[in-house]
Amino acid sequence: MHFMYHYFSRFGNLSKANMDFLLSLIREGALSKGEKLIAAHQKVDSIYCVEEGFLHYYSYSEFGDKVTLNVVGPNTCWTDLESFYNQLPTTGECVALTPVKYYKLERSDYMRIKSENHEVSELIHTITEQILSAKVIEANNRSKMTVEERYLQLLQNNPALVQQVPVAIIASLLGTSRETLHRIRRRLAVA
Amino acid sequence: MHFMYHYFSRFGNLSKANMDFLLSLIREGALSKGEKLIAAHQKVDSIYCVEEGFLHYYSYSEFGDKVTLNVVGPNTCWTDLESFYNQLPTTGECVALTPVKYYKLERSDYMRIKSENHEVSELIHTITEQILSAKVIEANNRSKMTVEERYLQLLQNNPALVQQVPVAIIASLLGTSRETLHRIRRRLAVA
DNA sequence: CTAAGAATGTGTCAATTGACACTCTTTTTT
DNA sequence: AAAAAAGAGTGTCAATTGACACATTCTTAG
Repeated sequence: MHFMYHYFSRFGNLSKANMDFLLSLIREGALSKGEKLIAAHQKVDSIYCVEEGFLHYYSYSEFGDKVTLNVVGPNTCWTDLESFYNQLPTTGECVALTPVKYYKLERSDYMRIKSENHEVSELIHTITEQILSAKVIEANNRSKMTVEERYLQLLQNNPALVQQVPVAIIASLLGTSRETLHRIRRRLAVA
Repeated sequence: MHFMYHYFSRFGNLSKANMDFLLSLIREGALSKGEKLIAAHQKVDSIYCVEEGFLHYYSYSEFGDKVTLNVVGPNTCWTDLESFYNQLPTTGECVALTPVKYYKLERSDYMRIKSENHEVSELIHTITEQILSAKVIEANNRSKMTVEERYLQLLQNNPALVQQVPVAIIASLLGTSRETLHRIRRRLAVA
């Protein structure tokens, strides 16, 4: 359980007893390429944290084509907030783009921490707040950038993703067509 | 202090003593049209909650034109998360588009609550989590919508904003030019 | 190891957008 | 009340984009 210990430690310190308690609630899992973590209309009742590989989280548009909501890589957590908080079925799906190794915290255990253990609960609050506020800031910045700027930022922040994830999915993540993304890459390759 | 009492009550209940404690830390303020709440390079050391009027929160692009980050109306809170959490100067400005009546919670008092009072601290956590997660979900949805869909959504969710805020600022908020927004409105007016 | 199916690269074309250059109207300021 | 400034509406044009139609790799399953 090395990996999640390091993950949690980035956000603050816990007593040995509390860290052991928290880690005891973490479950391990793996997916092979193409396998679904969450199928449409399931409830998302865990928070997932990826150690290796990439997950593709998408929903379907009114005409049946996939709309990428996120691509989740190593050291990143994923859940569907609406489904997790309100115990509703999700409209999206989450599929392994590569072999994936992950850890998860189930909702029942998350609730148990919240009500039972103050120190751990505070750490989880801190993590949640930091992740969410970073996402808000990032989304705000990104909404004012051109597709090319978004691509360059992605390339800088997450080169492994750009290498391992199909162009069509990256295009969908950036909110453009695969042809336009291709033109951008061609232009950048010349320069 | 009616207004903030109602605002907080939407998110959960507090004992009378704790609600009084929380409300005692809220300060009142007002701006006339055109007045700056925050100037560039200031620190944003409060969380603001608007009771009446509209605030324009924007930064400047590399070529000196204003880029709208948000327009904040009644019953909505605003702060610059990066500046508030990390006590950094903001790059943006926040100006009253109309006469504004607001309430604020200063950072020092926010910190005091966090360390001193558990019940109030929990409520603030809940509010923060709900606001942030709603923003993340909204930003995700919006990033996959066309400008016209975003405009229609804004019109439905916030008709007062559309009536009272200049078209050029709404266009900038939607991430388009004022001409394109004008074409959209013309099209919708015909139909 | 080969055949089928994914994924990627590329050109054409119609539709949309942003920038510009004005005009007209409304709101402030003096 | 007149002048100035700010906001809103509109047409033209060049640039960008998405959709389509193929050609060309790359992968993967039989």
